[in-house]
Formats: sequence, C-alpha cells, structure tokens
Amino acid sequence: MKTISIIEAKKYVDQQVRIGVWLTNKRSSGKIAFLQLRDGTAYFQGVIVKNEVGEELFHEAKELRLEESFYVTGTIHEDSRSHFGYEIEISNLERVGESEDYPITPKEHGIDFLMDHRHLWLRSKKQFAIMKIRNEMIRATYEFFNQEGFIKIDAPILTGSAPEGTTELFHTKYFDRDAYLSQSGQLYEEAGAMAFNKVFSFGPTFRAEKSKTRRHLIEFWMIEPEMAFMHQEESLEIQEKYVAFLVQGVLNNCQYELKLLDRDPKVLERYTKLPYPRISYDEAIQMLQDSGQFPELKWGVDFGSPEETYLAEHFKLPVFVMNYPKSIKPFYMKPHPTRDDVVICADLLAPEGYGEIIGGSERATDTKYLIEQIKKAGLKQADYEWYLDLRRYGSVPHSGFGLGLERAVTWITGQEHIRESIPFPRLLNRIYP
RNA sequence: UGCUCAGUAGUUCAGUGGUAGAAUAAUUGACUGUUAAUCAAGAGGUCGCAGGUUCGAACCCUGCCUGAGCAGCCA
Repeated sequence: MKTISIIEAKKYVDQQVRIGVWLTNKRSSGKIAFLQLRDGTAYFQGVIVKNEVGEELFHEAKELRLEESFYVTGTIHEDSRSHFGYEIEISNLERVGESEDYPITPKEHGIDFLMDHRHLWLRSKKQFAIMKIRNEMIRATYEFFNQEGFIKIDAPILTGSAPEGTTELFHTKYFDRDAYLSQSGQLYEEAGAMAFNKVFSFGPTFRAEKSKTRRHLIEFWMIEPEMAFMHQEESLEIQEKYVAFLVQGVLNNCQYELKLLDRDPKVLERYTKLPYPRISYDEAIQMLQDSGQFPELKWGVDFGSPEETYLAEHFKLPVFVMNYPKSIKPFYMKPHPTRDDVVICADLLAPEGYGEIIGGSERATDTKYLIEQIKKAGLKQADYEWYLDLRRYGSVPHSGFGLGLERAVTWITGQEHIRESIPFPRLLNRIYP
C-alpha cells in the first residue's frame, strides 16, 4: 500500500492508501464521523463508519483532538458532497502526536490573538493559500529572470554606510565598527550589471521607519533587477512583462489557492494583457487636480495612498507614473535631458487600491553630476567612491527597478493587509513569534 | 511619531455606580452524510496594571502598559 499526499488523492480513486495528516476539525454522530484533514498539500475529509471499523476504532476517531497528527489508511472515493471532490473512507488510524487545547478554533479570532499565534495560524486554509501563492511568485520570478538571461547576484545584507541615506536604517555592530542592515541592494546590483550585464537580487530589506499602515513591513523581500546598455523605455517593458508573468504563473498553478481565497481569476486575467498604461507625473498631477478631490495638491509633492488609489482606480490596471520631480527622488536617478526639474523614473501602481509595487529608474551616468547629488543629499562622497568607479570605468546607460514581494502578494491574493503576505511579519510593535 | 479607538471566561463580545453575562471552544451524553453540524448537561473570571473618588468601581478620575485603525515615510 502506498503512502501519498492529499493533493495526489485524485490519482488513487478506489485504491487503498495511507496519508500522514493533522486534524483541522471534526463532526460526528452516533454511527458516522467526519474528520477534516490537512497534510500541508491540501485539505480534504475522512469519513469513518462505525459499522465498518468497529466500536473501538470509531471511538478513537471521535476522541481525536484539533491538530493532533496521525496516519489514516483507507480508500479514496470521488464524492461531490466533499468540497475537495474526493475523500477517504477510513479503515485504520495510527496516532502520532497528541494535541491538547489547540488555541485556534474554527470560530472568529481577533488580529492580535492570531498574530501572537502566527506559528500556528500558518496552518489555516487562508494562510496556506497565501503562502502557496507567494511561493509560486518566487518560483515564477526565478523562471522569468533566467529565461530573460539575467543572473542572480546577491547583494550584501550588512553594509557600512547608508545606501540612500534618507530612510532610517537598522544600526548594528560589525566587530568594533558601525554597520547597517541593507535597505536596498540596488547600488550593488549596478556593480553587478557592469560585470554581468543583466542581473537581479532577491533578498530581505530592512527599514527602521515607524510606519504603521496596511502596506508596510519593517522587514520585507525585494526583487531588484539591474540592466546594462538599457534605457528606461526598455526597462518598463521588462517590468510589465515580469508583473504579467507573475500573475499568469498564479493563474496557471494556483487555481485551488485562488478558490480558497475567493479571489476571482477573471479579475487577475485582466492584468496579463500588455502594455500597461503610462502617464507622466505632470499628467497625474493634472488628473488629480481635475478630479476636484485633492484641492491641496501641488506639483512637486509625492503622492500619498489616496492619490495612488485614485490613479490606479481610474485605469483599473497597473499604471506607470513616470518622471517624478528630482527633489523627491534619490540621488542616483538620471536627470531628464531637457528639463532640470524631473528625473527619468517610474513607479508602477497596482490597481484595486494596492498602491506602489515597483519603483524604478534609469541611473545617472555622469560622475560630476553624481558627486553633486551625493553632496546635496548630505552623504559622504568617500562612502560612494566604489559606486563612482562604476562611472569612471566604462559607464554605460543602465536602468533597474525594485519590486516589493509582499506588496505584490497582497495585491494578487486580494488581501486587506500586508502582514499576511509574509510567514513571520516584522511590524512596528511585533517581533514575536 | 501624530490623531482615533480598544483591553471583561481559552476565544469573540455584551455589560455606563449596587451579587460577573451571552455565544462559542473544551468536557460528558444523544444523533448514519456533516460542511463554523445540531440537541442536552455540568464547568469555566486577578474585568490590562498601579493609584484615586465613593458606603460601594468592570463602569467615574489620573498615570502607565499593550494592541488595532488612519496619516506621514516608502517597496
């Protein structure tokens, strides 16, 4: 007899199999009991009938506790009365690990309680579906960049200086010197692009900002591609192709998970059609002013979440907002060739109110300009000499972007809050578990 | 960090000055197709912490702690 996983059950109809499972819920009457089972691959139910298995085993089945682990042996049946489409008629049970007073019950719980039990909450259906989709997006990321000829160059996590200087950094010690946790691998990816042409990084990012919103994490994962001999227009094409590829990957491989989340695949299908609309920052300001909803808004300020939501809702698609004012963007962005007040950059705003998921730009290539900008930003030139070397020795036009994985997962899975898009979220007041 | 709200049974909540409540989970029993099953029974409490007002405080006042929502910042 074969030991299988639940997800394979449909291949073993009318056969005897054995499955290692946990109990997620149970219902019983005098002569029949339904055990809701999960094994980490899927959820389905086992049926155990007293007349078939005898008094003793039936009693044992009724005694099983929530999240107790055991092996079931039985026959797989196709059955429309079961949500999964298949179920197992149990002929034997072998108990493995007991479970007393499992805290998470099938009833409602508050967010504080669930976050305190995040290590257990991950077992529930909704979290299972989100994590499987997150995994698919990671898998698709590697597939996409490999097929596009990128190689993965890992950026360091410990750095000796502030890469962008603006946001707050986590401070730590590097033996007897100061060090900081990475808030972006981008500058290192630029070095990678000069060595390997098309590169990307995928790693954790740390921001010691006191932000407390549904779209912020203190620790999150970012995908940062960087491409040599590439102007912004081609970069935008890669960006939208990548995002559409992520959505398509989820549509191809996660239909079961989308159903568990009640996320309509038809909505996601719209996001696989390219190109995405593009508007300039100037046009965006005009649109927002014309809407009459943002009377205070002036050219030169960054958008908040209400503005981003308005823009993305207007197009009902991811939308690129291009060429922001120089004053609100970091020092390394390429200045516009005919205007000195904007830079060559774009943010991709996700629809349905999910906000910015990508920030990207063409990078400045002129050494003198960069030195000026570094000074203006109040940074120490000495910390950036290695970065300036990239311009001194064979500088080429190059562009790159960063995609926040959890923001993209939150959008594609249709979640309210980013905290459920990462296994163990680090939030302003939360570092346990 | 600012503004707003909340903290009472394992959990989700009601209780606005006079003996601490409900639902649900867990426990025991009944029930042959349940989908948050249903029905019955018993059990379950440092009312976030400290101080104050009062004959009397879960409730009013002060301080503190913890969390959530929104904003700024950003991906």
